[in-house]
Amino acid sequence: MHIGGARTALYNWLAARNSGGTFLLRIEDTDRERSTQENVDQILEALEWLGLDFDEGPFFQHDYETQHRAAVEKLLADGIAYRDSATSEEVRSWKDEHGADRGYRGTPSESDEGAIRLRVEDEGDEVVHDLIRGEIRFPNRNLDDFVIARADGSPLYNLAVAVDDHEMGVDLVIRGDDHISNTQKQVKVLEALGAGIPDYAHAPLIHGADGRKLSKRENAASVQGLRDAGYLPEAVLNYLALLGWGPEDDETVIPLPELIDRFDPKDIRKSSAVFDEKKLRWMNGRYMRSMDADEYLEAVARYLDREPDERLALACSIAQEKAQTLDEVWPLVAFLFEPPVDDPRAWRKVMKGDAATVLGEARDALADLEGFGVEDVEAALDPLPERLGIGAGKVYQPIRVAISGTTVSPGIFESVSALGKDRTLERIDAAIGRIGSGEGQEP
RNA sequence: GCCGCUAUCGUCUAGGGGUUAGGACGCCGGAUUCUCAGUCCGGAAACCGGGGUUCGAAUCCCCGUAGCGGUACCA
Repeated sequence: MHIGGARTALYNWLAARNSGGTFLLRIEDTDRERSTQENVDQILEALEWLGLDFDEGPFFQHDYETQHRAAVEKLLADGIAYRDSATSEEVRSWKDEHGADRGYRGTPSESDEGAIRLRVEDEGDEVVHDLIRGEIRFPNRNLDDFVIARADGSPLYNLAVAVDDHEMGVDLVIRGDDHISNTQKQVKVLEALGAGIPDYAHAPLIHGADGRKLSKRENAASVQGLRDAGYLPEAVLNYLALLGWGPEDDETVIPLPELIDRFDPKDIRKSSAVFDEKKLRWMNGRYMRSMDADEYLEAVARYLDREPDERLALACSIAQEKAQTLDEVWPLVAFLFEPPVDDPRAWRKVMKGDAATVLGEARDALADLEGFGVEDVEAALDPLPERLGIGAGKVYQPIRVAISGTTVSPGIFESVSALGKDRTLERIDAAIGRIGSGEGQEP
């Protein structure tokens, strides 16, 4: 599901939750063939992951086809709609003849051939009331007698939407502003049917960094892509809510309950926004760090598809303050589950000079320990730099590379403690041996 | 072409007739001398252009310009 659609869903959901209304999930597709199961499943999957539960639905527009056809019949019978046998070429040449600012006016045909059009007046304006933009005026003169149903009687989008908004009792429509010009048509259908007009709120579109429409190819452009990249649904929701809507006080990290409380469709921004993954990352980090241990473990386990056992819990406890996304957790703690990675660059950079001596000292300090908690390890290693008369980095980096293979890991005391005494000593010994053999040294 | 929407730091935005134009992300610098990250402190960085209205305009109005959307027997 595209993040633009997800944000629209979120705004509708927030508005419903905020006002005690109902959140309807409607799949807007009049064509049964087009709303493939795959697309629908994707939408449902995305909404479930985000936690946007709908009260009713999903509805499909083709579920309402009977009502759509009845509405068309009624408009035909009332003389507001008519059959027009003109082909699209004929319509085009009519427009060439009458000027580009003149909406097409057809002639009712005697036969029951041809598309069904809604008659549009020449005078006056259609005024659409938008919660965000106020009154939007469309001169009737510019609007075609638009097609509401195909020659075979099957309904078209603008008819269908209007009819089922009415049938479903929709009183607030929040959607993308690419629908602004459709709204005048839907309002005309509703008026012709003698139905009430819902409130409309058109939210701006989300664009990519290049200012153009966000491509569906971009991984980050879909909810599933964000999930797979290791973002939390809470952070995505928070970020999306703020992309086009902002509270007066500039608060940026707003948990969902507060979001519901503060959301008002009137405050949605008018101009389009650019999706900025860097800010999402930052926000995701905030949410990652604020989770309690159980939540964190559960989220990580689900993401990695592992058992949330004690080892993983331990790993989580040392990674939590560092990882910005779920995706970053594993590289930080993999050394607890697997042998150290082989990173020649890290090795060359750190395992030089008197690294072997330092490792030997560290080994001896750790070998005597009874307990192996973080405090025990710290008490053993902390005096080393001073005793050896070298910088702390010269002591800790070799240990880090010895146990993890890389120069980047969680805190050294935490890492050593989590790895456990046996494996730590084993890996330090192996590293000393490898240095002694000259392997990995500069030529 | 025609119709419509929009325009504040690079990005998300707050504000809105008289402000040092505020915050957040990112960026740069400093601190926390175990890496990375985090955290804290500091810095650079904006009202699209032109006309009005007004004592005063980034703010209101008009005109440009640009971006976006629509202009289907698509949705």
